Amino acid sequence: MAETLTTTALTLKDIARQAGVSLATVDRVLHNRPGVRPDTVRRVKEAIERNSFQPHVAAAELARGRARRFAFVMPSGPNPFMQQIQDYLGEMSGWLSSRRLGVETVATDVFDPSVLAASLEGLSDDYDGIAVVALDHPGVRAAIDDLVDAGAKVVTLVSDVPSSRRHHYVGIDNIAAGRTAGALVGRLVGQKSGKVAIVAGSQGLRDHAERIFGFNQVMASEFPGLSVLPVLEGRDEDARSEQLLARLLGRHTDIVGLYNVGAGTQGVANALNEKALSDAGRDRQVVFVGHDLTALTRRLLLQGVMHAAISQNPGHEARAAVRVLLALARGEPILREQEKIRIDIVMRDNLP
Amino acid sequence: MAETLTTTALTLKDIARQAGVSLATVDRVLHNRPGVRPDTVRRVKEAIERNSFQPHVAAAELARGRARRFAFVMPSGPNPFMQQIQDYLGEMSGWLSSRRLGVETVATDVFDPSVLAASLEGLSDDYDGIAVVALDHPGVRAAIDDLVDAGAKVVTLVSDVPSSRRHHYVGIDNIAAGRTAGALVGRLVGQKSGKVAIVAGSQGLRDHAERIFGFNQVMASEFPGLSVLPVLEGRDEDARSEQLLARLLGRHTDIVGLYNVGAGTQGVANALNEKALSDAGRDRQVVFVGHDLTALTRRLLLQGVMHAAISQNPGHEARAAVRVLLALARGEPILREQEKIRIDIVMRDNLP
DNA sequence: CTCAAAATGAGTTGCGTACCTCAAAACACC
DNA sequence: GGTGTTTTGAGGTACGCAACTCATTTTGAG
Repeated sequence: MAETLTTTALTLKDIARQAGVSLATVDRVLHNRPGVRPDTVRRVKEAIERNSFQPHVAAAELARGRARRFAFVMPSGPNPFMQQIQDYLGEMSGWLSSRRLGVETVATDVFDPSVLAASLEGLSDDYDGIAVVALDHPGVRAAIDDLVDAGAKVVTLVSDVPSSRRHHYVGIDNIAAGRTAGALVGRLVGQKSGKVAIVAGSQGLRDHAERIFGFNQVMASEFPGLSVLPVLEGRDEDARSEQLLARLLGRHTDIVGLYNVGAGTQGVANALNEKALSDAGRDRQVVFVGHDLTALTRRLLLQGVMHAAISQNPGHEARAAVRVLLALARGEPILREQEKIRIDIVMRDNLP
Repeated sequence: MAETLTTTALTLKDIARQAGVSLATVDRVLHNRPGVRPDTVRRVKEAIERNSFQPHVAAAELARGRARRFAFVMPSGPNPFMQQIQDYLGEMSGWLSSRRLGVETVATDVFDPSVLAASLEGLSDDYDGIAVVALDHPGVRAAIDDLVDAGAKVVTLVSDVPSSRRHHYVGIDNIAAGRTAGALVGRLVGQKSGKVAIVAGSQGLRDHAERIFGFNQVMASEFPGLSVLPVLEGRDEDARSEQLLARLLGRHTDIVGLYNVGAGTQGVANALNEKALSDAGRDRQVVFVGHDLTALTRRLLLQGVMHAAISQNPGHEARAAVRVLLALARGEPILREQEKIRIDIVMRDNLP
């Protein structure tokens, strides 16, 4: 009836006895210290295996004594999503300090490779782990690799640099996000055929490019009745996005769907509202899908202007980054499933 | 540039010095032991506040020494969702044992109130915390309250008993889930009008009833073009669900949407497939929204038979339950945002 | 003022590990 | 067999807190 999943009360002393060696030797094996014959190493490791011994993390943490410091390198400027991540880090302060963890944020211009690389250099002297919102650029990659070489644990946050030797990436799969957006636009448009517009910040940004790629993939393969118009590059600015989109909506009266890849959401909404006014009465509402859950997108969802938002949970992202850095620093395994950032579809009725 | 969120290195000794008392007194205050004048209590608490002192959890855990044991009271029988939760608990075994936590599962008939209550009785002698998939019934409520009175920490899992004194509920908001299902069916049906069918296990089950409630709410207020047919009670059985639904589909040729509230998914899919065959060619596909991500629903989504699944992440649920029980046992605060179980919308293109 | 009760101080022990030192034993090599 | 080197044992200290004992001081009631 009751199935035991875990029962452990063994200590290092027990392992030492079983392996027929002293505590000191077990310690040497456990921490890869030199001066142990290969044969003895094997015996000790076997004893550990046999009992599936796990060092008591609390004891280890206490004995090691050293407080750990992590740095979060984030964009300067008023990006609400990044602000939310920092807010959640603040909310964790109790959790952090009761584990003697120090978390500090370093604001920098993450869009300038040389500035970002410069910010990263030397961080390994002061911090055990670094989480960085990274631009995918050779200079940045080199800076990350340098940190890793210097012994720091590095995770990329939100935006990845897959070619670097970072230990982990905490963020969503942007191609899948784009595919999801495509599926939503296609399904929500329904039977109608027509054109679909895309507004992005820039196709030079890795995450935007990946989202567009995924979006086009789905539109081409599953919704042949919808044709995708060339991407508008609004640079994540409201004014520019509004202007470009308004012009496009004027030229193409048969636009039935819109995918906003990045920010500039207010501008997009303005352009759509103008069109809605001039179309008044006719059933011509454009299906609008965008990213991230902010005060603005929340309002637009409630108003019915926006139909769905693809969101990544900033709280989860912040916590996952800290947990991953901590596990890496301790040499513990990472619960990959737990730390995976999911793509959430948010519509009016499941607004969290 | 660098903003410090946390810096702590204080120990109890420092607090004692600041408050002008001895370590023993601080200890008495911290653990609500008797024999301290109210005024002294205040002084000590102020010193703790002032420094926002947090005891070092590792040290506390080590000093307390006692291993903790948690019980998971789960349905016997082959429920795949519950099986997934147990699987994830198994995957955590390393994490658990390195913290000297024992987790055991107790299988019982959670649908029989007296059997469930009997299983719960006496558990508090052996376990520090209990997670239970609970039926909402007076007998069960009493059993839960008894456990709480006996000093055990209790969380309800997946299904809540809000009237009990359980410390926490780990699971989704089922009314919101139903609302989400309603919004999905309504939006995915698109412009068409017609009828919508509901297949549930039983309206007597709290979670099913809540989901139906939420679903109807949205349909009534937002999709007046769609009329909801009376609920079919398939008892979560494939054969019965198929039979009932097939008959309904025969009687009403204008069914455009279907909400499957519980299990019996294979039966529902069978009935839909039959209809699809007889409707061949005509654009009459029924929008099908259901719950949970299993091997079957995953296949149906990929085949395009099912359009969306509302899912709760069983891994998250298992981990959250353990973390909450641990925090409760340690007297730590619970990170509510972290432990909240989200409602995931899964469509073909964001299948995890 | 006296005396018991209440409050407090001072101290100890132990939790399981990390990290260190020093001496003893085993080994390899000539 | 002697030498030097490598491997191993034994033991200690520290980490911060929980939980306890016992002596001492303070307090309040009579």
